[in-house]
Amino acid sequence: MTESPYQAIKRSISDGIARGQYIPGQVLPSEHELCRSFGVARMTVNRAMRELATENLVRRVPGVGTFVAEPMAQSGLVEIRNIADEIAERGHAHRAQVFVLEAMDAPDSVALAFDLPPGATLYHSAVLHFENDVPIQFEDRMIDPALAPGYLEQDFLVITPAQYLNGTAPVQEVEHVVQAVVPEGVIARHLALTAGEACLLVSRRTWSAGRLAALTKLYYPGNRFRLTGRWTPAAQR
Amino acid sequence: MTESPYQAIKRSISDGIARGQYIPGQVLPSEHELCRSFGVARMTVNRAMRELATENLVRRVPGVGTFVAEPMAQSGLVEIRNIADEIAERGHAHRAQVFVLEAMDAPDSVALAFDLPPGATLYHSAVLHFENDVPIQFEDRMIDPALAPGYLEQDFLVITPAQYLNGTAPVQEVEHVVQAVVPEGVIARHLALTAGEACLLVSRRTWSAGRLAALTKLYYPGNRFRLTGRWTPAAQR
DNA sequence: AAGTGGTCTAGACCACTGC
DNA sequence: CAGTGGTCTAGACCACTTT
Repeated sequence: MTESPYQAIKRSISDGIARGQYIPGQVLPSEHELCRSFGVARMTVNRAMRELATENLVRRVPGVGTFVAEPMAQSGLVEIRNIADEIAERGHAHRAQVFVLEAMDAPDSVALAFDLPPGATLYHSAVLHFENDVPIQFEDRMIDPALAPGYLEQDFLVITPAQYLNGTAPVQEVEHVVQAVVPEGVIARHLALTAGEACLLVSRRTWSAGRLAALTKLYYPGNRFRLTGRWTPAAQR
Repeated sequence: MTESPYQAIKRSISDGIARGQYIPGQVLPSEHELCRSFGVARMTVNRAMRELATENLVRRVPGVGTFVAEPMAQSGLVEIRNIADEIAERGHAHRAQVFVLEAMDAPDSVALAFDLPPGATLYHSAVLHFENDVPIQFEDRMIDPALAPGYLEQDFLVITPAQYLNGTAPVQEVEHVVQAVVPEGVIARHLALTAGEACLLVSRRTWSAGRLAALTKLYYPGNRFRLTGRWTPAAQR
């Protein structure tokens, strides 16, 4: 089973975008040029490019040209995505800055949530994630040391907390609570918010091995980020 | 601007499915027959049917034919919750106030989203929901009249728009986009927001019978509302 | 063998944008 | 004006399934 010409054209373009040979906003070769370089009829090129457009990989402007689409910042509502992967999928650069990585005595209310005795020790981290050097997520985590003993030794510039935890404490259940807040102080400064700008606050509780494993607060700048979820009740095919 | 032939063919078929003239599993006319009945070339019919296939409205089997796709089994995990039910579950009183209930000419961008010709008529409603007399949700909907013909005759003080739509246009697919915004003007006043208070904005697109059925914007006051979701890997995909 | 969809060709006309 | 994408035509060949 070999590849048909229009599929080859699609793959050629999408590979070029994935590899960064074509960058967002850049003009792609016109249909006429692609006809010549691939040696096919224009209808064949047209189908390839039209499908890339419906997949939101490129944007077509009649009379002007075809451009590499700007990827949008968005993440799954229900899935537990890793922010670094999401950013990588958009073809952007991820960078992290670690503000806190420590063991701390849990406040009573937090210890209670973890079903631990008051004054128990928890691990605590605060990491800011950048997409192309723009702050996009501030994450604050409290973690049960029993489920992630090596947490404090991780280098969160290389691996994200979510990646590490996925490896050591496989997720059994997750609860998300999404709120809109206008944050103050440190968080507003870290996310480079203008005064009065709104944030999405995702509070996540993760269970592993039947126990609460982590309490996470994720802050996203409201105007730079969208949470999306899509459901198809019918799984066809 | 009028409708192009391939769009007319798509519309004809999807209308037939929406109206029940074609039932799930039924064979549709072959490309050759459609060429004759519409008086167009086969490539034109092919494009129309191919797009219907990628929209999961029909299923094509090479060498056999094209069939109306089997619709979804009812959801379970996909809860499109009804605000009145949610409030009732909390043991509180629900009340609604209808601000707009009208037929209107769709702006071009909206008509495009619905895959309708520019200037097409859509139904539009704006309803404010109260929980124990505190405003908790402002909903603004645009609806395809073909999928909810009796929409304007409903009494949304008794039944919610979501309830009515669930009955007439069973949901095939839903997309949610959640953002944090600081609204102004009418919406801020309706939700009785203090200055600079944040809102959750849930933009929902609902598909039924293979067509976009409704565009809904749901505004929730940030300090009075939380979106929650719970997830277990076993239930996922 | 007859019918189906999958794909391709080599033209064509159009509306649009930029110069 | 020349260039772009949007759409359409009237054929064609192929692999496949059904009879």
